[in-house]
Parts: sequence; structure tokens; C-alpha cells
Amino acid sequence: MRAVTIHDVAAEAGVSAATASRVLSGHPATSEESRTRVTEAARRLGFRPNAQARSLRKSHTNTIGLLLSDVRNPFFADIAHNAEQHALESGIATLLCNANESTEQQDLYLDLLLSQRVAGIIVAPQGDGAGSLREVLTLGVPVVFVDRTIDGVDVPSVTSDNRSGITGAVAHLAGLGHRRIGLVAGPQETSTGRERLEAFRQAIAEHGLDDDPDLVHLGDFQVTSGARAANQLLDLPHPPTAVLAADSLMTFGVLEVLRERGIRVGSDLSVVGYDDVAAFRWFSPQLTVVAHDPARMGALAVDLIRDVLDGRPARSVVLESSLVVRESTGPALGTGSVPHPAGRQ
Amino acid sequence: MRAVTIHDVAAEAGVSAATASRVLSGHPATSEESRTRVTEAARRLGFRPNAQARSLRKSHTNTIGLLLSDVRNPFFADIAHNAEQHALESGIATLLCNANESTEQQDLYLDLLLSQRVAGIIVAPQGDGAGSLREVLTLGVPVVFVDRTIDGVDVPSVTSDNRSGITGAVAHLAGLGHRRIGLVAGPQETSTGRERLEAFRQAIAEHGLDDDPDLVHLGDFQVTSGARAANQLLDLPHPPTAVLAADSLMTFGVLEVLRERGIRVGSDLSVVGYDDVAAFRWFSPQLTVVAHDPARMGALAVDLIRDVLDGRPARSVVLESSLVVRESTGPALGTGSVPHPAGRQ
DNA sequence: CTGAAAGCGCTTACAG
DNA sequence: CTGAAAGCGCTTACAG
Repeated sequence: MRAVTIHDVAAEAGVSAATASRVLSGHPATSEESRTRVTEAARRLGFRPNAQARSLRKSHTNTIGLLLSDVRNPFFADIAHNAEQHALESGIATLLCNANESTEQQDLYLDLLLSQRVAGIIVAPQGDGAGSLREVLTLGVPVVFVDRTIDGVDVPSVTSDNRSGITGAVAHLAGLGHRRIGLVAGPQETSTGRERLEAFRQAIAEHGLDDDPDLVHLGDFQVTSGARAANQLLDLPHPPTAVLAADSLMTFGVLEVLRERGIRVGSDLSVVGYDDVAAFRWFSPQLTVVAHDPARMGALAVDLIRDVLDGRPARSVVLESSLVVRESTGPALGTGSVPHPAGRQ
Repeated sequence: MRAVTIHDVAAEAGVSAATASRVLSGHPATSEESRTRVTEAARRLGFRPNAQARSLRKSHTNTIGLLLSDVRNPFFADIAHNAEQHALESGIATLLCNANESTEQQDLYLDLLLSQRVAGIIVAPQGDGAGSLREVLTLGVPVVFVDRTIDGVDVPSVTSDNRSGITGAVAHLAGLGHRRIGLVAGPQETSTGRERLEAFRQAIAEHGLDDDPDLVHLGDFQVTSGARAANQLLDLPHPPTAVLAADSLMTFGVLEVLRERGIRVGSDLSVVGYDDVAAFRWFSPQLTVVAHDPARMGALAVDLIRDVLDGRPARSVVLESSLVVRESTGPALGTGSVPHPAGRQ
């Protein structure tokens, strides 16, 4: 059962372990003869280098950690898939960890990745940069943020513009005559949650729409919080005519409640989702959403961490987000189809 | 930048590395005095044991590999999430890898996991058991199959019954008067693909329904193959009145095509999906599906690999699958609502 | 081009 | 209870 080591290969090939190592790792100082003998021996024996021993000696690994908030969130699943495939093309293995939208679990996995001595960590961070994240940074382990950032923590990041999509969505709804727009906001421990809420408030002010605190509900980027928020919004004495949710899972929660209550999306209530998850296009009516590009994000995050690892300058990138108008938004109820009506609903 | 080692901790605490190691790993043979001094020193220095060195010495790691077919498939995302959380509770870290429904990529990651010297591997396998998988097995690395199996390869597995759900679905459709049922089958390189197709054929025969080879299309468990199959089925001179797909992604592909063609699900064409993915419940009409339990599968697979690792007997388990009737299945077009009509459509 | 030797950071018999 | 020493499987200056 004992695994075959480089000594076994060396013995089989009739050379020293040093020579075997050189051949196997492509070091130029090897003879034709050694090369063929060692390669052959390794093949015959089914030699599989011990990555642990190798990285212990070389004091760096070829593995990166990818710490995401929720693997079941299709948005992050897309990031995971593309980051992994992209890393693989550069011969980098990816250790995928799931923080489950919990700062504690994020710390736990950060510790784990540190113990595994990964070469670098791509993380969709949470919290204020205290805890294990601070440690990681002071240890000098390369870190790249993806999707989210932390104020005051200066690491390269690939994010998307959280403003333009929301701004576009509010303008679109205002143009349809909506004056009371409900927001299911994300958790304020995340930069995306904060920025989207901020953009929303600003847009509401700009368009002179109802700035009612009851119209904003803080969720946690998970389905149930979206459902809860939808129920509260709909139970308001003066409910909104349109609802915007700050991520795909909360959008699903909203849609679930609307179905339960028999409220028709698009006609009874306008809905704008977030993240252009495939399922939203298969919905009827097809959802109007704020779209950005998780696939590209994942690949760029890997590029960024490679830049850092290879000592190249790493420049943060902000991807665009934009409104994709489909069928789930329509004229505000009671206002006809005339945009900007004088009266209120 | 150099990481702090156990020698640093030992020096700081004024003991030997051996004692420091014993304290840190909870060995009983330590004095009260050493314990407090070492623990304190480790805390002060922010000591983080090098997992590589540890596992090199102990020749086993506390990490398992989880090799799934497609992380973007919500079914597998559920397995991944639950397996990981469950493993974590036992202090086991999970290396999640994505085979991307490709046997080559499966081999690549198997090699990688072997190099990482994971304690064991949970895999949703593909292919015939040749290639790296055979090597893994002959090396004696503990393996557990999840969701799928390979004929003739005897490892513990947690799967679900691929028969009962399909059988129930065909019976249900036959009861609604359908005689021509289309199947978007899974790839025949997978046990699930084979078993579901087999169950379908048998059920068709039992109910005496149209056994037309044109009604069966082989897909690859991905969205586009579902769409392609749907188009071909609908373009048949004598198209089916109901369609059954063998996984969630292909079901999505089918639904996409129906929407494009303006075919109403449930009334124009009955659809039975596979995997009770949340999105199917948010659909309108809500989808009738064959449901099984990925969350439980993930957790059980971890239990199984722990059994193997701890030397306990590991017993394979087969979970149930069952038909959940919702709104996407209705009477066959042209047959009225009378079940088992004499005439054909 | 090649080999002997040291060392990466741990753990664990072996003595005491 | 404690320490010195060996060793896990590699890689890499250092000589030759």
C-alpha cells in the first residue's frame, strides 16, 4: 500500500534520487540517457509525486484557495466554475471553500487555507477585515477580492459596478410611472450590500420618488430573507408598485411570495431581479434584471492572483453592470401607461 | 514574511519542539506548566501549523476530495454544499473539484487529488472505471461513489433509486392518456443515464405505449443538449404529447425551447423534470418532477467515507426517488380529460 | 551531467 | 513529563 517514492523510481532507473528529481521536474541538466530511463521507470511504477513533500521543500504550492460566500448561489457557482477552469489552464489547482455567508465560517476556512499553505487566496469577503483576514494579510499571503471588497483594505479586486445597474433600474421604473419602489437590500456587512443600497437611495432622491424607510428591507442574500421582505412590503398600508432585490437568491424569495399570493409579476407588481441567472430567463414572465458577468469575474480574479504571484503589478478591475429590460416590469398600477403621471396611485 | 514554525513557539515558551508539538496536538503527556506556556506562546506568535509538514510526517491528511460532475448544476451544488458542511463538523476539509462532465478532466483531478494525498475521495464517477480511477483503486485510496456508480467496480456508494421515479412518471402520464412520451435521456457513460433510460423503456413496454426510437434522445446532462432534443422531438411528424428529461439542466433546455416556440407547458405539452431543483417550484406552471435528495446524499457520502477511513464497515445506501405531481402535466392533447382513452391522438 | 547531503516543518518512538 | 534524534518525500545548492 505504501506509495511509490522518488527513491523507488531512482532505484528502478539506476540513478540517484537527485537525478530522478531533475528529470521529473524538467531541469535542463540531465542526460538523454537519464531522461529516458527515469521517465520509463516512473511510468512503470506509476509514480505520483507527493505534493505535500514537494511544497514543503519548495515552500510554495501550486494551489490557490477560492473562498466564496455560498456555492449554492448560481452567481457564485458561475464564478467558481470559471475561476477553476481558468486556473486549471495555468496548471493551478483550486481549493474551493464555502463561507456560507458567515463571517465565522469565513475565518475558519481562511485558517484552513493558511494551514494548507496555498499560494494565494481569492475571496468574496465579508465583515470589516478583522479576524483571520487581517492575519492573512499581515502574513503577506497574496489575496485578491472578487465581487466584494472591504473598506480600507487595499488588495487587488475584480468587482462590478454596483451603481449603474441600480441607477438604471430606478430610472426605468420611474419612467414607467412608479413612485413607490421597494428594495430588498443585501447585508450591510458586505460592500455589495452597502453600495447597492446607497445607489438606490441616491437614485430615489434624484427622481424625487417616495423616500419611505418602510420601503427598504435588509436581507442576507439568501432566499428566505427575500420572501420575508416581500411579505412585509406587501403588507404595508401603502405597498410599493415595484420591487427590486439585491441578489438572485432574494429575488427568488420575492417571486415565491408573489406566486403564493397570486400576484402577477409585471402587471400587478413590477419586479427587477439582480444577477442575470439563467433561471430568470426561463421564468414567465422573463425577468428584468441587473446583469453583470460572473464568468468573466472568475477568470479575471485568477489572472489577478497570477499577476500577484508572478510579481507583476496587479490592477483592480471594475466590470460593468447594466439593466436588462424584459417582461417583469410594466406601468405602475393605476397610472395607465403614461410615464410620469401627475397623480399618485 | 517567513511563517512561524513550531521551533519559534518552542523557543518562545522555553521548551523543546517535541513538547510544543505534544501540547499543540493535545497529547496527554504534558505538564500543566508546559501547556499554558506553549499555548500562550503559540497565540502570541500567531502560530499556524504547516499542514503539509504534518501530513507528510503522519502520512495521512485530514482532507477529502469531492469530485463532482458539474458545480453549476444545482443538484450537484446541493450535494457539494451539504457534504462540505457535514465534513466540516467532523473537522474534515473538502477539496472540491469539477469534472465538468468530462472523463479526461475527471482523470486530471483524480491525479491531482492523489498528489495532494487526500485521505479519501468522494466522486460522482464517469466512464468505465479505466484510467486514473483504476489507479486510485489499486493504490488503496478510499473511494466512495455519490449519485453514480460504475459497473463492476465495488466501492461503497450513496445513490438514489433511478427506477421508481421514472416508473411513477410514466404511469402518471399514461394515466393522463399520453401514448407518445419523449425522453431526453442522460449520457450512457453514466450509470444514472443508463438506469433512467432502462427504467423508461421498461415502463413504456409495461403500459403498452408507443415504443418509437425517435422518441428517445441522448443528451449529455447539460442545458443545450436538452434544447436540441426538444427541438428534434417537436419537429417529429408525429410529436410526443409529453416529455420527460433525465436531469435538471436538460429540463431547463427543454423549457427554454417550449417558451421560444410558444408552447404552453401543461396544456399544450406535458413536461416532467428531473431533480427537484428550487427553480422548478418557482416556475409557472410549477413543474412536476422526479425528486430525490441531494442534501442527504452529500451528508451520507461523507458518513460513508468516514466509515471507510475509520475502518468501520461501509454499507452502500440507495435513497428513494419519487414523482412529485404539480402543474406541468395534464391530459394528453386531443384525448380530453378521460384517462386511458380508446382512440389515439 | 551527476550524487551526497542538507533541509523544508512537523511527529513520534526511544530513552531518561 | 521531557528532549534529542530520526524520518516523512521531496528539491537544490555544492562539489565534482
